[in-house]
Amino acid sequence: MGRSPCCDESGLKKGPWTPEEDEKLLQYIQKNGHGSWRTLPRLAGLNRCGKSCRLRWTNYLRPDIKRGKFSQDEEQTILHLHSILGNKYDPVHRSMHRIRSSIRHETELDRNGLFPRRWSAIATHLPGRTDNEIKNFWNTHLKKRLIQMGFDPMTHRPRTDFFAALPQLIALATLRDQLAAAAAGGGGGVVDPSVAAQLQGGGAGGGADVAIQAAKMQYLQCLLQSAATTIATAGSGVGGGGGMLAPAMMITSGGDVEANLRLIGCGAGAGDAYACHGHGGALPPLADLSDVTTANPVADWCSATASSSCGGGGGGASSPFPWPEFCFPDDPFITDFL
DNA sequence: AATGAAGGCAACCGCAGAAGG
DNA sequence: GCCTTCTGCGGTTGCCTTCAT
Repeated sequence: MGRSPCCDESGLKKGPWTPEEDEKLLQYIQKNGHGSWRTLPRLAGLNRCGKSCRLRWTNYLRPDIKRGKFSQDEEQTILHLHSILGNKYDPVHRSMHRIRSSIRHETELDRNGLFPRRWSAIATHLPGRTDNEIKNFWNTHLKKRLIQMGFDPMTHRPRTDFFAALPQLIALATLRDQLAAAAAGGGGGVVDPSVAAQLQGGGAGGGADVAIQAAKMQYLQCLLQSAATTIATAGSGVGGGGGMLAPAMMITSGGDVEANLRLIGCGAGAGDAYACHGHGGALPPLADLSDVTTANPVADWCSATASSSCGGGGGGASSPFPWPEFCFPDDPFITDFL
C-alpha cells in the first residue's frame, strides 16, 4: 500500500525530457519492452525515476499516440462518457450503484466488476489518445465551454448558481422595466437614453425593431423565470423541466417579425419546456438523475445539432454559447449579456 | 516594441489498489 | 492476514506560447 519511493530519491532528473533521453527510452523499450518500470531507468541508462519514464512513454513516446486537435467525434465521445463517468467511483456514496447499473452497456468493467476510473475509461474509447491528453483537453476546452453554455461541468446539468448571475439578472430586470415604460409611451418613466435609441430604431423599420426588442425582452424574461424556477426546484431534487427554455423561432435580422415573435410559452410550466423544441435549435434536455442512461443532455444535443456551434470543429465557428446564435445572431445585446 | 494576461500542455505529486512474498 | 513493492490514476503545477494592451 505504500507509496513508491522512486520519486523521492535524490539526484534523479526532473522536468522536461531532452531528445536524447527520449531516444534512449524509445530504443530501450522497443528492444526490451518496458518490463519493470522501476528498474528500467537504470537499465536504459536514464537518470530518471521509473514513474517519470512510464509517463513519458505512455503520454508521449508510444508509437500509437495520435497527436493534434481533437475531432468533433472525439469531443462528442468525451462529453458523452464524461456525463456518465463524471463522478468517479466512491464506495461511500450509494450513487455509484445507479451509475454502474445504468451504464453497464457503455463501458467495460474492470476485473472487479467496477468501472475503471474516468479518464482512462474515456481514453479506452479514443484510440491513440491518452488519459492525460483527454484530461487536459477537458480542463482547458470542454469544461469551459460547458460553463459558458450554462451547464455544470460535473453534472452536465444546467447550473444552479443563480446568485453568480444575479447582478446581470437585476440589470436585465431594470432594462425590461425601462423598455416597458418606453413602449407604454414614455409617460413619465425614466428610460436609459441608449435603450430609447434602440427602441426608436433610427428611421425605417422602427416598428419591427420595437417588436424585435419586445421579443428579446420576452426571451430575457424567460431567462429570469428560468433562473427562479431552477432555484425553486434545485433544493427539492425534483428533475423535470427545471426552467429550461427554448426559443421556438430563430429571430433573424430582417425576418418576419410576427413569426419571430412566436416564442414558446415559458410560463407554461416546467414540464412543457421541451414540448416545442422539435427543431435544430433545441436546447439539451435536463439530465434526469434517476436515470443515468439518459444523462447526457449536452452530448445528445450536440449530436442532434451537429451543424451548430457545439464541438467547434468542422466548418462551424465555435461559439461557446449556442442560443444567441440561433435566436439573435450577431446581436451584441445578447452576446454582451451572455 | 514591450509587457502583462491568458491559454495550452507536459510533467510532477500523492493517493489508491493490485500483486506478490 | 500482513507487509512491501509496483502500477495506475486524478489533481495540480509550472513552463512556454500566444494574445491583448
